[in-house]
Amino acid sequence: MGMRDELELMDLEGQSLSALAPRERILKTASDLFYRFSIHSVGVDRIIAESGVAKMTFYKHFPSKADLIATYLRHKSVVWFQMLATPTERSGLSPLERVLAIFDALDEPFRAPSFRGCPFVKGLAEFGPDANSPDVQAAIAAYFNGLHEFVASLIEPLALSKPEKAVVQILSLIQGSIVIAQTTRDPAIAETNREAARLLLAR
Amino acid sequence: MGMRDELELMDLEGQSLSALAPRERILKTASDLFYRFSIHSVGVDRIIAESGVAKMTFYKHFPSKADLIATYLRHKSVVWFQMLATPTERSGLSPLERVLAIFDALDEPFRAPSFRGCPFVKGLAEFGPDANSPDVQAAIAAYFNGLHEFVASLIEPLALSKPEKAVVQILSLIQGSIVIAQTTRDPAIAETNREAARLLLAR
DNA sequence: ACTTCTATAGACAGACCTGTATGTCCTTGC
DNA sequence: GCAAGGACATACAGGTCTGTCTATAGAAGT
Repeated sequence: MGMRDELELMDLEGQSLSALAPRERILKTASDLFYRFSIHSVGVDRIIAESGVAKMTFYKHFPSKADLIATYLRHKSVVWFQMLATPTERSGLSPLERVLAIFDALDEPFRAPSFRGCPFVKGLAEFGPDANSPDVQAAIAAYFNGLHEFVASLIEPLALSKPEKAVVQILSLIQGSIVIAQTTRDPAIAETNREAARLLLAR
Repeated sequence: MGMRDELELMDLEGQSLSALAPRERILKTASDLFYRFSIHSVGVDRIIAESGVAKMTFYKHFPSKADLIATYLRHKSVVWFQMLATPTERSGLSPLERVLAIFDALDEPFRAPSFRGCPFVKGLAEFGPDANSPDVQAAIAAYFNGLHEFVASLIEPLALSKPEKAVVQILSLIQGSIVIAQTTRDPAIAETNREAARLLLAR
């Protein structure tokens, strides 16, 4: 019995990556690398090496890199929607507070050292309208459409005179705060834009 | 580097490609391709072919692709600052109107079919903190710092109680509107966010 | 006429990319 | 005990990437 067996057994006990099934190991590794660096600058060889998987196994689970990218974006979409929606669903919140809760949700990721901005803005930067990757582009569009509808559903109970205008303004504040959180060190950005949102909706 | 390069670059905005000197032909071709597609997905071979230049000529003017990328971003920086600043400098504007004029400046590019978002957000998506391209990263950081200072200089005459907070909010609205302009078809986004900015600054 | 500068044309090197092919090992179910 | 399938390791194909090299043609200056 080789040394590899012992290492596998040791890794199995605590560590996150090795405990996962190959498919999840690949996806988690790719997700971290794509988000930290960019999609185009991370090759499948690196993903395969760092996830400790064989090339054949990789291509069995993901027939092409484009498949993996689309899966990565759909996965991130679920994670981000959960992150954004959870604080809005607490009981006892007023309709206005539910909208503002989105900015509470952003506060924690903004402070995380691993924060690298919006995965879908980054995705759009690499797979824009001129790209030729329908699956990837569809995954990105689905996120933005979903976010638009989500914000609209929170704005609607406020019964504003021009709700769609407020939706666009809140969406801009959300996406803008994500960009500015990247480019400044101000830890109060989420709170600052929460106040801005409150001012905008108090009409 | 000097101001001379930047002024030369600005002159080439309207000219036809074949009338330009090789260096400007390369830069204009690269600028179009980098912005339309992305930086990593456009190789130097394509830039060389489409600019109708020899490979040696390319590498004489730009010792590496990273040099070209940094030059591209510095060029775009000059263009974008001019675009954003010009409407704010009209005579007869009140301090508040000067801030809001930024959103007037955004209206035209938002409607242009070739609009593909903020070149620096896109640049940051491909050359973030974990990248190893100091020149490129410096060019991106210079834009964001410059924009921050520019907005701060427009906010300062308003004599608000918390000017830095307003700066961050306006910056978020600017960057957010650029993102949302990409992902929706609403042609009124600039105006909608101009109104949001007015509300925020009128407290 | 002779040198020099600039640009063109294209072969070439070496690295990296995605994706395939060929086997071997190891676990699991029966 | 043993077959089947999942995962491993590795070599390789075919292409693209950045960057270097040689050779040539034309224009400008001396």
